[in-house]
Amino acid sequence: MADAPRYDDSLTIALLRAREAVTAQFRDHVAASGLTLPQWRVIRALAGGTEMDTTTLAHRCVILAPSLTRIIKHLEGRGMIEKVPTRDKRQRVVKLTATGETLFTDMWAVSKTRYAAIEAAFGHDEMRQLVGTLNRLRSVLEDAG
Amino acid sequence: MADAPRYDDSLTIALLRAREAVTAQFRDHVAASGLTLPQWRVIRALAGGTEMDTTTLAHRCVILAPSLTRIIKHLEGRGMIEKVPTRDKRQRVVKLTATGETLFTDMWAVSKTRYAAIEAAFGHDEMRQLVGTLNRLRSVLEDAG
DNA sequence: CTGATTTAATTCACATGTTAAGTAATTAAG
DNA sequence: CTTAATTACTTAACATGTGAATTAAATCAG
Repeated sequence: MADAPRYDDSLTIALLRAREAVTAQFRDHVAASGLTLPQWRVIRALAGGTEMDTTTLAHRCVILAPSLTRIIKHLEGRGMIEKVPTRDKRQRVVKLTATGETLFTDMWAVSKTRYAAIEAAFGHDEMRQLVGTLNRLRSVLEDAG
Repeated sequence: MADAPRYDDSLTIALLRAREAVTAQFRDHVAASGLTLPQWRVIRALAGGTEMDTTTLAHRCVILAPSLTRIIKHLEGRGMIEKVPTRDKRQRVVKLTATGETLFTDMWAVSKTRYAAIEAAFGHDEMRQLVGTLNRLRSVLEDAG
């Protein structure tokens, strides 16, 4: 079986597991506010009065357009975000409401702490290097493919 | 805005994007055989006559139990996998059918090539180091949390 | 100005992620 | 042997991932 797939060495599996481990550090905190992780990414991206169109928002949050449509609908329904008038009537630009900004501020304090805990456990330099390596990998693959 | 979230430096976003870039290298190939990536992970794990129970399979493939239930049902319906009798009637042990093994063999040849292309583009040593770093990150977080 | 093309989002259909609840079989306690 | 506790999965309900088809608005060609 020299040719069988070796899961422990697999990059795809390693990425899946690492992501699983990292998100586990935030999931309970985010869920306590009644949000999912993708919803929280959207709120983070809009924090501080930022206005953004759907396409840019989807790219920043790494969420596909159809998912983002549903998430925006959901968060609008909960009064967290609101539409901003635009010249181009095709575009949908959104921003946080006052309620949304408050929620972000409350959650961000804890979120920063969790992130710092990860850095402390794993090592600040290692963390920076890992993020750099991941971004370089992405860059290489996107240029090639 | 010194305190605003910086997405480019975020570990969670970097992991998402890197995974997106890597899976993009395999998705079209896997889809051409009418499979999704999670389905392909299951077939890979069972390749070579391997028999495995659902719990172990779920862990190896990084798929949650409810998803795996659906995937097994789907792959059984397509004649790719089959149940294996067990002493413990609670357990569900499965293995590939002859059809499933053939599909694996055909796909694995191409899949290896794609993986090799990633290694060539990114660098063999960097790749090994990255997988090691990801696994260490996971280990640190699982021990802490 | 009119029709073809392109662009931005949405909608659809189906697969998976995620948590909680439920079911059946095994094990353990008495 | 009987029942409570545990284990291995499954089901249910809802959110997101994913690719294809639609809709509406802006732009472009003539």
